[in-house]
Amino acid sequence: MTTDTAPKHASNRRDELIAAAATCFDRDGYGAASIRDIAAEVGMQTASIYYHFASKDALFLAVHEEGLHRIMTGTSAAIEGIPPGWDRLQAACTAHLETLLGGDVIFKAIMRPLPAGVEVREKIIEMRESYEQVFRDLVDDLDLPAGTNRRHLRLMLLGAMNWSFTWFRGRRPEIGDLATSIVTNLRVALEVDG
Amino acid sequence: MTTDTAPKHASNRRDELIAAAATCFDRDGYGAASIRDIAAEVGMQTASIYYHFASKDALFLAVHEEGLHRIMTGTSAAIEGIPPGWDRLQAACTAHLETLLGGDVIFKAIMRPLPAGVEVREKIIEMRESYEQVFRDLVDDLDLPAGTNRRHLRLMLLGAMNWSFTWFRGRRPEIGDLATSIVTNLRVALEVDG
DNA sequence: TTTACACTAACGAACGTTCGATAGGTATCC
DNA sequence: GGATACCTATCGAACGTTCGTTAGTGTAAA
Repeated sequence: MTTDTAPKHASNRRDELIAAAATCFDRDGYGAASIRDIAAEVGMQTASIYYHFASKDALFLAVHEEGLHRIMTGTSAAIEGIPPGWDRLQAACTAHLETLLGGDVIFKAIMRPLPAGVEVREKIIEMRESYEQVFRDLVDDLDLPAGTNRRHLRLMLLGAMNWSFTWFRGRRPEIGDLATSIVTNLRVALEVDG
Repeated sequence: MTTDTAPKHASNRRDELIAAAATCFDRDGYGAASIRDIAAEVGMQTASIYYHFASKDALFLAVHEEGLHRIMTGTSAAIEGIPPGWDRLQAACTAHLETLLGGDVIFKAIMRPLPAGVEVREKIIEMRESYEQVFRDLVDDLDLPAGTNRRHLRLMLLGAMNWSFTWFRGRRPEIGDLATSIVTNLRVALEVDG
């Protein structure tokens, strides 16, 4: 049994490949990114990739596993110890945005509309939803005015953040401001003190 | 023989091709969508496409021209006559979302990260910015608390809306609610009465 | 001597694009 | 009104290139 994604002995080249693949998937999209380009990016022969990954699909999945694992870990760590409420949500948004805009292309590569034909589509959607559950919980924990649509609030928040890499060109300092803007714009409206 | 020298022989097949291309670009992304698929979608031979469009790039551009023209026209019409302020912004957001989520794939096809290699990239970016100028004006016209970052507010708004097609699966009735949620969440926070 | 990792070489399929040909329409001139 | 010429829209076939993938081989380390 030679199932892929088997950790075995973590080789550096595997991580290199994931990073290179992320660069190409981000730059060209899944369909237009070629195995040959990815191989060239790490100075490897095309066929050698197939020692590490069973297919282009599997490599695409691995990029998402790596990226989503990292952003999930980072966001979870950032809210640890903060009591439920707006401060906790604010911390999560700041962490999410800093990861997304921090410069590592892997996060831009995974925050895109998924290609239709790809076999691993459902798995990736599942992983994404698992991450978004963090924000679902955060919003559920807020004390909000009666009648507030929490689902819309959560999706609005995620949309505002995830769309940002299509326009964001600034330096790091702006990221914190952006997160603050996004959350406080909502917070002032919806906060229930008492 | 009305106004001659106007070769606007609006052939139906050209519009058909744009619609079919939008379907394929939306489903597969620019790189993975093939000229053959698009041709098959309208029951045409592959080569026949090149009578109407000089290249795949040109077809991609035409899809964006058509889609952006239509969403721009619709949004502009929706805010006509409404005085500057939150009501006007609300109307624009409702129109934008109803167009985006109304079911025509062309709008999903043009609201995506642009592929890198494509030659018409700059032209498309220019057209997009021309449309976003509408929202820039709307936000500039708002009476906001001092210190509010209007740029962040606009990008937050556009992000919340443009990301929605990645998750939206509902029927039309929810669209209006969503637009209302998005705008009022901000409006309550930022409205300056007086 | 086995294992891990990389290589060379090649496969068939699909890609964007170009070509010459053709059937029907329309306007022009004799 | 028949001949001539051009335009429109499509076709089938083919171009050279690139695609994802496979097979088989070499080699340094354990």
